[in-house]
Amino acid sequence: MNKNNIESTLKNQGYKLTGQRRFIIEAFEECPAHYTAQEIYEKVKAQNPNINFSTVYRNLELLCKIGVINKLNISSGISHFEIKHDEHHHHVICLKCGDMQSIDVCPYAELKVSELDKLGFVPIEHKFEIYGYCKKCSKDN
Amino acid sequence: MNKNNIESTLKNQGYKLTGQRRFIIEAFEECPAHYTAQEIYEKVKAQNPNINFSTVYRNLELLCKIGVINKLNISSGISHFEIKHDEHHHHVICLKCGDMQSIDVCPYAELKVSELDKLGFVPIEHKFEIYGYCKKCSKDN
DNA sequence: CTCCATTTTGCAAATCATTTGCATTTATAT
DNA sequence: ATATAAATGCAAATGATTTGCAAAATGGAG
Repeated sequence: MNKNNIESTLKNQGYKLTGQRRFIIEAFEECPAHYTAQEIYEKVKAQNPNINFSTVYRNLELLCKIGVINKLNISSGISHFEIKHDEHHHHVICLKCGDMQSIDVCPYAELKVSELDKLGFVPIEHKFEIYGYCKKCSKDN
Repeated sequence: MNKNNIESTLKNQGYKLTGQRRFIIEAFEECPAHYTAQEIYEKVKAQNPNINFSTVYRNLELLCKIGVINKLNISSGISHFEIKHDEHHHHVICLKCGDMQSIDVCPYAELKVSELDKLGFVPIEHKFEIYGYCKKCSKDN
């Protein structure tokens, strides 16, 4: 997913390409990490001081809806957003500083799903998160 | 973890055993599922109509702190609480009705953690959640 | 059993993230 | 260039969770 992909996805689905949306998409491009809405807002505000918080929120939801970013609900209770990667991955999350990093391991692939069948549950997506202390924080203390 | 365990854990750590706490603990005992704070509040209120919401919240946090219940932050954004089981387990969560069920599968056990070592990450706990549609909701629609 | 220090509660009000209503502005198809 | 539907900014609403504080309750000491 790059800027052009995202912009054409937007247009193909009948959404307008506004300046605000461009900046939001760029904010993700710049560094493909995980941001809170607040962080995106600040990044965009640096470029476009008039942008409103609710515009950012609305567009983050929109970008999720059209499937170009993911919303991550981690234990802190604050939603994080990340650009959708081709490769599916999961996260390690620091309990002290809140830093999140991606890992390439996916346990789902190897999972025996017989238990889901038993429940009659139809899986759509899954989440695997490891909480602990990152290099920096485990050293500090 | 049963009522007596929990009550003595409380006392051992210097916390008082109040009527409100008793009712909250009983609410979990009754049926060892996953509740929102709101649900616990309603269950307790049926027994003790004067109890306040913030008392429930404070005590749910306390019970987490002393390690007898777990707080689950799922994608809906509403915290759920469950009594800590001896057996470690994970959840399937319905995207439609929000229903949560436990599954016995744990992918972590079989995980090659070499990737964590590489990051210098010290794992403390982990979460594995499968989102999809429960039996009832996948039938409805 | 009574008294006291300390913890806990109820209440109301504060927070914090997120969402919404609405008038105004903007993007784009024609 | 214009019309129209979609998007934005703003302020105010929401909903979950948290907090300050005075009053009430617990549990240990006497």
